[in-house]
Amino acid sequence: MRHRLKDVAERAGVSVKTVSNVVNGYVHVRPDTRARVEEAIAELNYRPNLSARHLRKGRTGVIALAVPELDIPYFAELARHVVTAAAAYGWTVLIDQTGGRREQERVVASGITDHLIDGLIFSPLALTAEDLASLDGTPMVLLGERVEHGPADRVVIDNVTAAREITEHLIKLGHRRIAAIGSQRTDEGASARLRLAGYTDALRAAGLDYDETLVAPASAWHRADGAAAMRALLTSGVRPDAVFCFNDTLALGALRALHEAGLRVPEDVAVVGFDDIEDGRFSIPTLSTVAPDKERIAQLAVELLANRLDGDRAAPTKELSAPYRLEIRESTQGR
Amino acid sequence: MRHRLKDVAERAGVSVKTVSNVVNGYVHVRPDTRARVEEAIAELNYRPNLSARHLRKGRTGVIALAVPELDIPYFAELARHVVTAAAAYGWTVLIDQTGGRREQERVVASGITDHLIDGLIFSPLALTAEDLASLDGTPMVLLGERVEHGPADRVVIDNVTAAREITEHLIKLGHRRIAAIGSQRTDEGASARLRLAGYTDALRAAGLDYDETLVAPASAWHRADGAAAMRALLTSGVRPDAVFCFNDTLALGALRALHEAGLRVPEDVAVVGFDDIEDGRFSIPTLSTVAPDKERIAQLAVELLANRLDGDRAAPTKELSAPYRLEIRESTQGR
DNA sequence: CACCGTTTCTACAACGTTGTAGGCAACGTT
DNA sequence: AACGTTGCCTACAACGTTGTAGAAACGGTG
Repeated sequence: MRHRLKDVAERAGVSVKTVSNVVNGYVHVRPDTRARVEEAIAELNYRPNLSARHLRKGRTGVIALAVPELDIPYFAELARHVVTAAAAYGWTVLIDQTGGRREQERVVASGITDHLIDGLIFSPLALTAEDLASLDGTPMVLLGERVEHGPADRVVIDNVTAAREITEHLIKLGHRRIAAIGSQRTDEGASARLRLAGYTDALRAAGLDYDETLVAPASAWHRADGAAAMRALLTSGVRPDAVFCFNDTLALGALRALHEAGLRVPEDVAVVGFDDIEDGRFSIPTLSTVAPDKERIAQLAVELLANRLDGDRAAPTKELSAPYRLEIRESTQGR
Repeated sequence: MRHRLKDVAERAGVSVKTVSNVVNGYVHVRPDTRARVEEAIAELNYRPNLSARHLRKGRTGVIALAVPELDIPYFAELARHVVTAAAAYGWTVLIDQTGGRREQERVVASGITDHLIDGLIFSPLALTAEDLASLDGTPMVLLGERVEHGPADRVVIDNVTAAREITEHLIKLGHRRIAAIGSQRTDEGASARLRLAGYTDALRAAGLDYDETLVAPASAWHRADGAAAMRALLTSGVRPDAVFCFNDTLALGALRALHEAGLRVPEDVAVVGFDDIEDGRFSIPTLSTVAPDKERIAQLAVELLANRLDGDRAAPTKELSAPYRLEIRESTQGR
């Protein structure tokens, strides 16, 4: 039931190549021939075989976006923007979930997607620069700062400055015992390290002591981890008057734990997050946060990939920075 | 820098086909030949060209999942389960966002994905049975009930009964003026219609009047729509003592609007949702909801697709039902 | 009218893979 | 010694597409 160029050609009484020319918009085809071919195409409901086209042309028109987890809203929102940005280039986006596991990330980066996609936009959690260096070929754009001085183009935001600014916001409101939730071992998360650096920068600049007991680790950054970390802080006896959570889902979990402990936000404890996911605009209270320009991040990533595909693949790697802004909402207001 | 079977063959001193046989695990290859070939494969870091393989075999090993929006958490969570379930069959999942727009859905269902994927798991919003009937070939499994008596296998949950049960839960708690948020024109959303039917069934069975002014429409089912619908209900003067929102994001928006109006949940107004997304387990208050077994839905969908691919493509279409349960949390408790 | 450039179309080969058919040894059986 | 069987391997063709080369028809120019 599926037709090929040959079927269309026979029906229209022309050669296979002429049909191919019509399909590809080649100019030198007589109008009446073109019409006949188009009619045959319509009658047979012909659509080209992308695998064959790819085999011949070396391009698939498909790029992949690999993220740790789709049900972390930040990545889902980012995915939507990447799909939109890629559409402008006529690309379809294959979305891949790595689970943040190094093995799976390696497979995605090098294996399964091979020869099926033209390029890859990759948000790695566990992958090392070495893993990436061992890859041949497939053009790639990295998101975030897990892999430094990597062998690929990258889009980042200035995590350190953003984290400093949101912490300064808390300090300006009069908070003095500011906790941080989401720290990780250095080899796990570069984002965590950078955001922690911004946090300590702000404290230092304001003449506040860095108190290690106020910093709570969180290996994953889900709501449950944020709630657990907040509970741990509260039961440990330290009484913060504000909390900087390294992402919004952690913050939403923290809000929940504070609520369960009978503490009011922001009156008793102010809370800020990072990412500006949609939930934070409707949570109770709404969440103050750092809002990276996800649309811009997606655009830049797609653009870098396009340049790499069309241009010099051996050109030196580029690193572009996307803007962000502070989004101040109820969880820090009214004090 | 990318090698082909031919390169491996030359290096190992065998024919191209022998390398192919090694790659595909064909039994009749002498151990030492096999070893030589494998060594060459490793040295050249050879990986097969999937497009060529597909062209030859007619299979890609890729299936697509098309959903309206990834940043609706329900779909993101579902996507994760589908990816997991598909992995058991060695399939990669290409995730596609349709935006719920009919044109885009048609494109996805028939066009771009063509010849690139073996099959499609599809959660349509706007597509009609006609649109689907016009498709040739690609095996497909539908999720949800937008397209009835469609030309494809389908996985559903019993929306009517589930909606009735969650409404009965509210009635049992003593609520008498139960609002509904999320109704839609019949041609837009079958889920809306079925959930509304379950709601009215429950009212009727309890001898409660159906009050049209208590039913608020919502064309999309996002948080913002839920908040707007709730505000509209409140300002219209009707004073519900409970609200059944047709999905969780609507409910989270409604929670927000109630909070802004100074009403307590569940003391003043009880709220229930539908979908059991993760947000609802951490919201303030946590959200009572209908919890469809998303893992099972994904499994069934993948299974149906596998059967369709391996078996008789002309066999009569099947419809499977996935289980659900009520998840009672704070937004209806304590009354 | 001979010539040349342009337009329109076609035949062929190639992209990298695998199914089919078959060849050649080596072995066991008669 | 002749024969069939099995194990191992190779040559060839084909999947559906498009780039290249070139043929045929056409129009304009000297």
